[in-house]
Amino acid sequence: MRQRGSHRAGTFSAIKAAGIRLIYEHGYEAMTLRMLARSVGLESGSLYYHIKDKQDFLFRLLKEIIEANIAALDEKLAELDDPEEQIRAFICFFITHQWEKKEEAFIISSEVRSLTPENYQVINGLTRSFQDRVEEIVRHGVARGKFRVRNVGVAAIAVCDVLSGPARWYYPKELLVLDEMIEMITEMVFRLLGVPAYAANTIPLCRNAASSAADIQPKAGPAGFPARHLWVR
Amino acid sequence: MRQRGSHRAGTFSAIKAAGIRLIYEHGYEAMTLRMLARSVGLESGSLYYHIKDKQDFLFRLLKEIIEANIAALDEKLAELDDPEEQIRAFICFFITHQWEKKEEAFIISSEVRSLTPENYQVINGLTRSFQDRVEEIVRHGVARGKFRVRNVGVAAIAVCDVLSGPARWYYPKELLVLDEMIEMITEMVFRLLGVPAYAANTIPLCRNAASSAADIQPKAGPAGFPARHLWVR
Amino acid sequence: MRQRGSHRAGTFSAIKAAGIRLIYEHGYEAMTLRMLARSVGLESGSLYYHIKDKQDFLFRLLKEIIEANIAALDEKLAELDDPEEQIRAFICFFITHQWEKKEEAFIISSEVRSLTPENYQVINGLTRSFQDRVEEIVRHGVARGKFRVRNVGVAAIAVCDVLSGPARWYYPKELLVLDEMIEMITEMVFRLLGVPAYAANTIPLCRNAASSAADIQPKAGPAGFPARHLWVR
Amino acid sequence: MRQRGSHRAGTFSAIKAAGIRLIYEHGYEAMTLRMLARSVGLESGSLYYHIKDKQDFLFRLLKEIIEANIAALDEKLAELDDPEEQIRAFICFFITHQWEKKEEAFIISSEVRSLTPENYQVINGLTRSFQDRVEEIVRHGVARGKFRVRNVGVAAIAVCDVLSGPARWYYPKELLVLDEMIEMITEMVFRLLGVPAYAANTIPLCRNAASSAADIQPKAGPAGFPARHLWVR
DNA sequence: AATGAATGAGGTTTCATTCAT
DNA sequence: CATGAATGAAACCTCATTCAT
Repeated sequence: MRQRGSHRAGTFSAIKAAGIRLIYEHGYEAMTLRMLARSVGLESGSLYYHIKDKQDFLFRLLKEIIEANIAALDEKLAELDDPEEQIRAFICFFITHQWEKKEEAFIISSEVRSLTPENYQVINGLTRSFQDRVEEIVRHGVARGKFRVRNVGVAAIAVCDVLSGPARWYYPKELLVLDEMIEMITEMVFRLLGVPAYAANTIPLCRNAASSAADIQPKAGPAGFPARHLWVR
Repeated sequence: MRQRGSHRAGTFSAIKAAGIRLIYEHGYEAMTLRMLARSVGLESGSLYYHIKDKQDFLFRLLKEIIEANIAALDEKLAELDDPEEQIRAFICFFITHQWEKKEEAFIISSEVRSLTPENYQVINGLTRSFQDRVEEIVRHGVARGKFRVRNVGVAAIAVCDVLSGPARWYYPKELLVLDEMIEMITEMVFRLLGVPAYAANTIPLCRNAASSAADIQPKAGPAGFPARHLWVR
Repeated sequence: MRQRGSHRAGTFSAIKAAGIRLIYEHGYEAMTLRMLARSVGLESGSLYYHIKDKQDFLFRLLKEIIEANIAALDEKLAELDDPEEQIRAFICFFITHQWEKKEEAFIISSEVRSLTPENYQVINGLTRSFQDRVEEIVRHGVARGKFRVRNVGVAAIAVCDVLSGPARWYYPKELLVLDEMIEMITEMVFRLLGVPAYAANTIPLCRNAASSAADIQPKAGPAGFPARHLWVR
Repeated sequence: MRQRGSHRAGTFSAIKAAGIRLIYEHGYEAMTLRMLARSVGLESGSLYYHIKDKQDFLFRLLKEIIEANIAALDEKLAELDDPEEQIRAFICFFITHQWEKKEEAFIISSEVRSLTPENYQVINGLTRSFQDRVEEIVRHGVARGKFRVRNVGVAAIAVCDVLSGPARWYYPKELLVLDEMIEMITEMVFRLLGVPAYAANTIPLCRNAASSAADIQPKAGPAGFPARHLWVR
């Protein structure tokens, strides 16, 4: 039972937070509105004072998350002009964000398929901004002779793929702290983009390379259930 | 309408093929057994002559696909010893496969979340083989001084991320033919792995780098519907 | 058609009443939830606001009926000490109850087979109380030299068999009014239990013994259908 | 898989035997034709070479059982004229039959409710013969001054109720061997019928009456499942 | 006779959604 | 705002029955 005095805004925030967690754990289709309602102390009928319907809820959730991300990213990139610095900032933001808001990062990539065509178009438009920004940076870097790639579009995709890995994989936090992660990914991305300084002069990090691989394990989800979103390729 | 007494094997193959397509388009949860049955000309109850239940169908589908992949991959790798050649073979196999069997490639990574815990464990075990093979190759290459990476596990993941991109992105086929694609990805992967020869001596391919980016567009799905599985990050 | 928002308790009572009637007429397996819902003016899905599932509904129905019976019986027996009086009270209660609540009396003995093993155990436990009470009384009577039987358990069963006959047979009400019925059964039971006073000094009741037999006929059930639960041995 | 050479008659017998067992264990509604077919080594479609349909199968099963019973009974009663002897013979036949063919005895009383109205009428007609025979004997005995009852019809029913008890109760065979059982029931029935000689001069059988009651226990059915037909009043 | 593949009706159950209270 | 009771569509699944082979 909700406490008295919970205002519309507060309840809605709680619903969104619960929605993110539940969609992350079960997927949009498998999450029922009863589950959602119960986890904020409401009956399912009462949800309709806060959301229009299930689809609209997903749409707004994804939209808000992505818009916030774009705003945050643009703030980081705002005063940088050098492509290398921009890529660094981009990687730092991206990886950190996935580290901190794993659920959000996961659902915005996995639940688009559940949008209606119209809603999909809107979200897709927003989401292209990220892709566009990377392309822009890469093109910029190529133009200045800092990066060397065969195809800007394909390279941008590859960069995004590497960056979004952590949303799909679990890295054991004890082994790989955030800073190391960013460092490793930065190196790989710069290499991939053909930045000469990073070419082949790596010193293996911390421990023997052969052993750490085995440490990357899927983490169990709630209630002994495997976290359902593990990328298992 | 299908005849009484038609052949089991044929019908089951049709069901599997339709299942792959429908899961690819709508997702497992959103695909109904009515849809599946209708698309092979059966009533929904008739499916149960061929499948145990919906969950079991997904399980067998994923299992068969992955086992076939593993077998095909092992055949390709069988007689190669040099890590560089192995990576090349791996990339070639992987990208070609995604090009040719996009649907299969997509669902084995996206529908694992819909498996029951027990089935998930089985599929997860199989699927780790792929990851393990890449790690093995990378470790091998590092040992021979051919690759230079900070962390074998993380590098293997990055390689897999780059390779599996095409399962999530649409590359316009007119622009990027398969061979070019393989070449570009191979180069990026070798760079990422620190192979000296690939470091920074790229000659841009065919056309002007700035324009090709715009060509990478989502493709429309069936019936004017956007293909719902686009990776939209 | 039932209104939205009508009262829970009332609806559930209606469902139970309809359930008793339908199970009595068709049997639990043959009663569909659609039938049950329709007969209280609901859609079948709406039942699930009141019941957990079909099995659970049967379980609660039987449990409630039996518990009410036990409570009612114990009230009747409460202040009696003499075994003869107790048997009289028992017979009176039992026969009257079957006369008034034929459906309930029938289903608690005929539908146990449809319970899951766990539910069966619970109901069986409750239901043994009745049997136990009869045994107790008989044993008590034997100890005081009022009854003479070869085997208490077997006699108790025979008594129960005679008593529960009316739940399986139709006695034409015009012929045999309740009080006569009780009297006749009481006499037979006391004879069966070896009470000397009842041994062989019967005066035939009211009418000629030869003719009344033909009066015992199956009664037609609803819609010209024979009541399906007639005991037909 | 059936052996070669199984003839129509043999297969049909096997189906009937399996049907009796399965209906006894699960009930007619809960027995599926697949179960029935499998338990005689057939596929369900093949049953239709031997039965018309499920309802007709039940009908013929019950009919055959009852007709055989009537024939057997009439043979026993054929040369007896004394009502006391006839009752004795009846009891002996009835109890022995239930002891030996428990399944048959059970289903002919419990599955009538699953017959269509038309089939029910037929079976009901047959089954009345038993009841009629008891009434005839009782009336005969009353006329000769051997029995004394208030109402022939009610007494006949009570006798039948006592007799059919063993089809619903489990008597532990170790404790109560068939002969003892018959003896006890005969005594109770004669008492109930007012035969002076049996009135109140019983000597408790074998063991102390107070203890044997507890020995009458429900027996577990197949696979740890409680035998589903236990009479649990 | 037997089988395997199919039908089609219908069963139980779930769930987004509505609305009187 | 919130709830509890309801709808109604549709989901998964079962099963008696049919029929080409």
